[in-house]
Amino acid sequence: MSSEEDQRPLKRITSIDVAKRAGVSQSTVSRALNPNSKLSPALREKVLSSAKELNYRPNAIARGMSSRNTHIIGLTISDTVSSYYYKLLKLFTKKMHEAGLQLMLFNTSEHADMDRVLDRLIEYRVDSLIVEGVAVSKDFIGKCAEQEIPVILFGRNIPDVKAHTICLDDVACGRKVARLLHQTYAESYAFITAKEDKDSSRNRMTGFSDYLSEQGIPSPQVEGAGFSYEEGYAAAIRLLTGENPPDAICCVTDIIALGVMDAARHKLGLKIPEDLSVIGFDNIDEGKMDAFSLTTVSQPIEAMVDASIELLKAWQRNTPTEYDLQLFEGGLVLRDSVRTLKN
Amino acid sequence: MSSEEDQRPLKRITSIDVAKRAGVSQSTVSRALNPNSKLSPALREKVLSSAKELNYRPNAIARGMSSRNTHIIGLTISDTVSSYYYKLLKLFTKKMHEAGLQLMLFNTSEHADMDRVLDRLIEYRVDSLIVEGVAVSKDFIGKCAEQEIPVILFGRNIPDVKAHTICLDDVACGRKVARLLHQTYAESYAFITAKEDKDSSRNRMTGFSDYLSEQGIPSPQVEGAGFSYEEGYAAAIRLLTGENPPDAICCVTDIIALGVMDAARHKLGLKIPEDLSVIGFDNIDEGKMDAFSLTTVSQPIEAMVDASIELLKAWQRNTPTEYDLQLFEGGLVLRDSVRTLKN
DNA sequence: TTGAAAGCGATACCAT
DNA sequence: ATGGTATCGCTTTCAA
Repeated sequence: MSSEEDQRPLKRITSIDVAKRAGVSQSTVSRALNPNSKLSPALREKVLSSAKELNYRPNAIARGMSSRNTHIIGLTISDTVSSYYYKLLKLFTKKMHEAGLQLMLFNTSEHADMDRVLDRLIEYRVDSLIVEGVAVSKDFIGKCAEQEIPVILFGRNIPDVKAHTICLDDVACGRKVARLLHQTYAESYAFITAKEDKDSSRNRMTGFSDYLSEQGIPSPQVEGAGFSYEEGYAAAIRLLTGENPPDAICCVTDIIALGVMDAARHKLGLKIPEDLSVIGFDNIDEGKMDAFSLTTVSQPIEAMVDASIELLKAWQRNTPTEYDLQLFEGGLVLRDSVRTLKN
Repeated sequence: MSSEEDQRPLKRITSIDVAKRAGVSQSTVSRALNPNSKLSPALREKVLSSAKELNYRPNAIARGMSSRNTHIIGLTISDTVSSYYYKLLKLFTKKMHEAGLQLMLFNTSEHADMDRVLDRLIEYRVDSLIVEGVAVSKDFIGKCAEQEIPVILFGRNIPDVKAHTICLDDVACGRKVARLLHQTYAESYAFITAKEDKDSSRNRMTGFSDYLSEQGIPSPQVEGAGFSYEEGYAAAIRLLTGENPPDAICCVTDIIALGVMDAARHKLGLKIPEDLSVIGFDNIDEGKMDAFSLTTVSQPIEAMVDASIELLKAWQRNTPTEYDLQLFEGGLVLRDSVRTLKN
């Protein structure tokens, strides 16, 4: 629009500029901007209006340095590609914005050097860290704790971990799923678990198996797969072409379940749910599609994210010492990949 | 493990500690860590080893403050939920790590207050900004430019925007798609575009229509949809139950195409590709699934991300003045949602 | 080449 | 309640 070219870097307004304009000290400007600081309403008003006139934006980096509180929250991003994680990220970003926090991403893809990730976390002085997915070891979390980086373990339940855990009640959900399958005439059960994950996956399977054994039903066949469509696909073929093909498969994750459904239908020519019931976990968007209409267990992710944010906000003041475990109830989402209920 | 509780906050090692240990000045430590600074190899060696012994991690926040270079790259996260964006995010995070940059997320969901987003961008002194998706207006990008935040517009081509654009050659891809459909016996064409996007979508459609008109084929019917499965679904129903149902539909996005396929098959009982050819853009993972096997146009996202990183690295030193446009060639991914080629 | 000292832009402690 | 000043941990002149 304008024909002038900006030669020199634009000078950013600082709190000193605001102080001069308002005729107060620079410390007063700082106080005016911080709601917790006491200041006469009149002065605060004055400072705030000068700040607005000058279009002043405080320097969060400088604030972080002097207050030792960056308001930056780290989040590790895992390898599992699914719209579920994007949704989570979006939710976190949005709610953090509202809470005055900023999300910074850290790469933890397979074979990533976790020590370097820790270095980065420290270098950027993240106030806390959210760990989602399975890309992260208990050992790594322990190192974070040593470095006094409080961590929230999201969506995965590792026993005795030095982190606050926010997770689905996996055992209870496993039971629910088994009950549903049992109520819908399943005869031979299988469970596809995730090789990478010994915790939440195991809990889901535990609930699943426990319910079955309580009903006097033989233990389910178990297959291991990675968290992917392709591995679910392959696992399904192993199960369904094996000696004792199941007529009900519970998958530890929706993305695996989609692979199972496609293998069953398009590779093996089975009908779902007539020949095979399939059920997953997470309630990802893809499962809603007509092509799948996957019955699944939904996570109350909004409530889980809210709980995380509350925790982060609490941590902003006082460093945490004891870690807690918050379990959330999952809900059955009935669609068409499981035979209909007995009435 | 250990029974001692940490009472006081752990003291972080600073460059002064390293300086003392190495018996040099603090400025020398700074130089030793910065490869561009000149320093006798012997001294550098000495400093580096002391740093390692003390397990020193430089404070990126302090560095950002004094050097006015935070190495933080902002990225706006849009509303469109798709595994494609997660994949992109993962790639960016990984490659930025390698380049010594950190990704910070900014929320630009619908009806977000973009002025507040800009404030945050400035407050955290991001070195540059990557804008992906459609959540961002030309006006907003202009404001960023005013604030001297260099921006990369990724995956969308807005004319005369004050940003460096990294994008698919949408027009050329549109032509390719039209040609494929034409070669595979299509008779009546439709194009489903995105209402929110007047730029890349239009270019894709332009290429598509141009090819058809060059072949003397009547213009395609055009439907508008949002970037979602559901809207694609609805648009397909409108088209296919209309007066002149097409036998080939090009969708501006894969996610829309999946909705179209499901509507055609599960709602209207059509066979794909026998009754209807469907083609999309982006090559998202979901399209690979057997349930869809969607023919599509793939973006060379790795090359596009690499190009972005190169740009960011170049920008780290010298502020950019002129903006450029980098177009990337898309490739046809032939699967089963389009009738087979004439031999 | 290296060291000393001056910022960077806030917060926080100590006075008043 | 407000102002003055030290401080956070670096980078970057400026001297030597």
